[in-house]
This record gives sequence, C-alpha cells and structure tokens, in this order.
Amino acid sequence: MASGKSYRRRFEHAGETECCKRCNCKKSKCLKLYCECFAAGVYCIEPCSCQECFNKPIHEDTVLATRKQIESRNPLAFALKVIRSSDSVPELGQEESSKTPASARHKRGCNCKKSSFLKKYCECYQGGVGCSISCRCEGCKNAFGRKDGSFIGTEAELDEEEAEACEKSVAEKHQQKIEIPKNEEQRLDSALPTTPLRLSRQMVSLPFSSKNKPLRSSVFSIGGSSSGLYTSQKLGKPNILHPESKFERHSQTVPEDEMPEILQGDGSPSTGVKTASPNSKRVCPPNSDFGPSPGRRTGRKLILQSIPSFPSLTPQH
DNA sequence: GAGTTTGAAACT
DNA sequence: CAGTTTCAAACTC
Repeated sequence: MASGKSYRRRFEHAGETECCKRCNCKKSKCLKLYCECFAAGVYCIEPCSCQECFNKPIHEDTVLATRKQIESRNPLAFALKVIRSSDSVPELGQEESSKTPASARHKRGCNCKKSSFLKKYCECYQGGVGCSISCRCEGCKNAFGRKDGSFIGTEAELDEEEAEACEKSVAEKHQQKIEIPKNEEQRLDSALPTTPLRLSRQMVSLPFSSKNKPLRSSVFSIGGSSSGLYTSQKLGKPNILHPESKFERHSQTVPEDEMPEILQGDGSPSTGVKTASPNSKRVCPPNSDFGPSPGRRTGRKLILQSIPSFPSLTPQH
C-alpha cells in the first residue's frame, strides 16, 4: 500500500532508467553522455522518444567508436557513477538490504549549487550516496554524508551555515515539499545515516573481496543478454575498459533475475551473443515490466561489461 | 503538455 | 584548467 506506492514512484523512474531506458534526446543523436541510454551503455529502444538516434545496433560502429572516443578522454565516463568506498560491505550478498553501508560515493562528485542535494538534479542524490570531498556542491544537505565528511544527521546539517543559506532559499519555498522522500526517509530511519537512499540492493556493488567467483559471464550472455548491449565484436578490441575500470565494474550492481542489457565490451569473443533478435529489437525484461514488485528486489540494472558476480543467487527475499 | 530550472557534458 | 555553451532530465505550473 502506502509503501507500495512510494516504491512505485521510485521505480517508475528507476524502471525507466534502468530497465528500459527511455531517452528523449533531440540533438545529441544519443551519442553523447547526455543521453541516458548511451551513458548507460545500452541501445535506445522503441520506448525512447529520441530523434535521429544513432544509438542503435544498426549503427554499432558509430556507437562504439563514439564510446571509445569518450572513454579515451574520460575512462570513467561509462563507469558506474556511484562507487563504493573501501570499507564497504564486508560481506554482501547476505543481507545487504538493511545494512548497506553507504560508503558509496559518487564517482566524480557533484557540483550542485541550488539543489542542495534535495533534488534529482544532483547525481549524488540520484545515486543515493553521500557527497564526498570531490563534490563541489554548495549548501549541501546530503544526509548520507556531506562533502566535508560529516555524516551527521539532519540536525547538524540544518545548523550548518552553508546549509542555512541554501536552505533558506530552497526550504523557504518548498519547506515541506522537498526533503527526502518519505519512503526513503523511512528507510533511513532504521538505517544508518549514511545509508544510501535505496540502492541497498540496486546499486550494491560487490566488492571483489568476496569469493564470488569472477563469475561466469557466460551466464549472462546466455541468459538474455542479447538485448541491447553494446557488444563489440566488430571492433576487434573494443575493450574499452582497462583493468583500471575493472574495479569499478566489479562493483557493479547485481543483476537481478532479469537483466536487461549488459554491456559487454569486454569483448569476450565467446560471448558474441549480441543482438539475438534479427530485428535487434530489444524488449524489456519479461517479467519485470518495470514492475516493482514490492516484495522483490527489483533491482536490476544494467551492467557494463564484465559482469561481476552475482551473489550466488539472489538470496534476497 | 508546455515551459522553466538545473547541473552534467561538451566545447572553447 | 577555467569559463561558456549545449543538452536533456528533473521539476513546476
């Protein structure tokens, strides 16, 4: 019920974004990071409202080339936006749901000036992680951790001067409107202040520390990876990702039963399952239809390249 | 649904 | 590296 609704809300976005991304690009041709699909490493699909889209299997060459270019400039461009800190998850896979340490941090940090971490404009907010030193945000009200490292709860924040300033303008206007969404708040409640908004399971990144096997990517490829991932089989070595990024990738989120599209740039030749359908039309994961089943961890995200591992088998439940 | 706001990405 | 422009999402009305 109530929670269900909130959940839904959240998932509505998440669903679109993660499951079947639907962009509305008009000028970027979906070949820039502006495009959510492209940024996520997936091809645009029917639901997208983009125009002059080049982010399609048909233009694979272009897509991969562009990706390469972007990555050459910023290797982390396609990496997860949120990464985990070192002391994160000692053991996840068991019950991370309630204890996800939000040591996760936004990769590059945000530069918010007006949203004060209170709106989705903030990438940290979107990722549900705390701001870090890398952030240059002003008046940050991130409850999961401010850039200076203070994770204090809301109380302290409010007192902060900077927050005050910002808060003034913002809060004044929406006073009760903004603030962290209720459903999230609830979660926070029981969790540590640094707990991520909701990526408990969604973005959980697996620390490779675990013994998870390097994982058999075959599984993914077999399963249904056929969808829209960029598989670079054409480019001999599209392996855009270097060992370096591997780290990040490792911490990718765990694909749920339904994995949309994985970016397999790793180039595993063996897994050249790319577009399975002749039409290359990609459909959203079957059972999920973004359906936010309250009881299930809807978490499914696309994974870039090497898919890490799956904690055994979704012990969640 | 149209218009505004916002901050990342891209460009210079 | 910093400033500006471009862009599409988030948000508001």
